[in-house]
Amino acid sequence: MEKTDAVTALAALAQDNRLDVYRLLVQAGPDGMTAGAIAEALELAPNTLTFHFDRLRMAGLVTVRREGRSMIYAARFETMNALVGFLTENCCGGVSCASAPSSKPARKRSKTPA
Amino acid sequence: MEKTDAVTALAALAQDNRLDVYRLLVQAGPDGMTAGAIAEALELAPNTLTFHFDRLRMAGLVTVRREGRSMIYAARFETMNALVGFLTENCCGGVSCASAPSSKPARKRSKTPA
DNA sequence: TTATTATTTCAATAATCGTTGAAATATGGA
DNA sequence: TCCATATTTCAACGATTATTGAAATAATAA
Repeated sequence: MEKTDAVTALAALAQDNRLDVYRLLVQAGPDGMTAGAIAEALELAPNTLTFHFDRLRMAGLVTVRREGRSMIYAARFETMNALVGFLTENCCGGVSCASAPSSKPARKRSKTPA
Repeated sequence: MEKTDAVTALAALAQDNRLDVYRLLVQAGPDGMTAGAIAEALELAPNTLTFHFDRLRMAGLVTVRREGRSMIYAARFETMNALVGFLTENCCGGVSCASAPSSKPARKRSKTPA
């Protein structure tokens, strides 16, 4: 991942509501969630949400697809992987960054790919 | 690491010049660098730099100490560790985030704990 | 003391951000 | 077709951001 992409991704995550949106989508898994469901879960106005989705999408952190009248947003895990990779490679002292994750596997999803 | 601290740290890193400053300090290691040396290396005005140092310091990403007339800034690796931990625990699908770092260990430091 | 170096503080500025309300668009159903 | 649902677009707004120039502060040297 390039530095500019890292800055974009960091900026996309560096906001309360957007981080909430992203975390919710991570929990939702590859199937994603409709914009409406997210709006309801986080109590955000749909137009505000569109603004935040745009930022996340520009950063490559989420994808959208239409299904009927709904827009379904889903997390793009590759980008988060790349971001964490960038941080551990460029921003750690080579000491202990990115050691073992402490606990809480973020929610079991059972059909674990690869 | 709490969510609010994560947002603060992400915001601190989500800016070109600040990310440069932080990366430079990571390279410099625990001894740190004087504000002046950083200003020269990155070609930034000293007052602009003070502004960015403040953001990084508030986020717990750097420390300062005075030495003679100089202020010496140094990276706080713990915070970056905590941030990467937060991202891998909360923002990954439990799939493959925080796998093996690809290469470039950013500078050998030899006394590897835990 | 006065001068010099290193850095911060302050006020001003343009630019960007996050939110809102109203209107527009897209899809599906009656 | 007309209507309801789901989401986006647009224009506004106050708040925050990054940068600049000028002045202040801190430490040292002459």
